[in-house]
Amino acid sequence: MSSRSPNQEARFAEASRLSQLLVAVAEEARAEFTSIVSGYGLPAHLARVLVLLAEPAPMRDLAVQLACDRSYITSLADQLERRGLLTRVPGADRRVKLLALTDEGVALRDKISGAVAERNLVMRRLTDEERRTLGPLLERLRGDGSAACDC
Amino acid sequence: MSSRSPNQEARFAEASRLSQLLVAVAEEARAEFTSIVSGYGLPAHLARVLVLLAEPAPMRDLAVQLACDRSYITSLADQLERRGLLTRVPGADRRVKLLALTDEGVALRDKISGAVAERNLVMRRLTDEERRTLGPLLERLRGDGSAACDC
DNA sequence: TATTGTTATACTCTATAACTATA
DNA sequence: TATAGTTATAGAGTATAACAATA
Repeated sequence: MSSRSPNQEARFAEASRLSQLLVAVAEEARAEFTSIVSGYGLPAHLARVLVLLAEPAPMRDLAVQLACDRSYITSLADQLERRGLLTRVPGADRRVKLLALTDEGVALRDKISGAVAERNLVMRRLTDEERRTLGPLLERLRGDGSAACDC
Repeated sequence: MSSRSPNQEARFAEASRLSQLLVAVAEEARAEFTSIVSGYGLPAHLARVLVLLAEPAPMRDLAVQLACDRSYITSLADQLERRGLLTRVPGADRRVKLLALTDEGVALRDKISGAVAERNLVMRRLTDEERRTLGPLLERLRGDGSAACDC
């Protein structure tokens, strides 16, 4: 029942349109990631972990980065371990286990990162200048929960 | 093993960064949508259908728009029907059923659209001018599969 | 007592296959 | 024969709760 001016209405409508566009674009980017990594025999959620594990990290930290339960990290680690892509190594605190990529894991991660970098939407559809314009806008849009992975 | 120039490397790295940013932002937008509609007692996937049903539409069309199987549309329609938000109405072709929002469904959809328009990221974090800059960039980024919904 | 990781279990979202009614 | 929707079932992804080991 809030009375808005016609001008306000138009701004809401435009913001809404942009919001939808943004999500559509991101959905395509995610689908693209899934398709790229499936070429390497990995489901997207495992590939995401691989990309995240630049350094060995406590399982607990992964759970925070992925905003999921610790028990799910156990499951992800099991799957990647079965594929020979990572190992659990004991931490200083003996309760803690670090997830560390094996040589094979590192090699696969590099291949995936490379493929994503070359084929991603931003690279394919924008000019250098457009990318320079887009960067700051996305930074303004991003809050804090910056989940840093390409998927 | 493809030899890239340092300049190419830098462009890939920047594109990759933008790609991650884009996905992170979209993830936040989606989380926001989920949180808004859960305030109205709806899970995000049902809200998405509600927003999509501006006009009564054959179930088949919904399946195309959501890029999912027809059987899943049956399940979504059942859930929304149980909540009194839509009804199935027979189409001209007697095999077809149209999904049409009830008055209650229309009212809820309007409330949700309004809340999303006012509270979405694009509205909150960008100036008018920034929005004008962002629009064309997103349009260039978008391919064809433009899934038109705010979630 | 609080925290890390594990196990067992269950739930949500979505797909596949077989089916019915209509075209 | 082909198409729209339904049913039954199954799978993937993820969470919750209770537990063991360590702090």
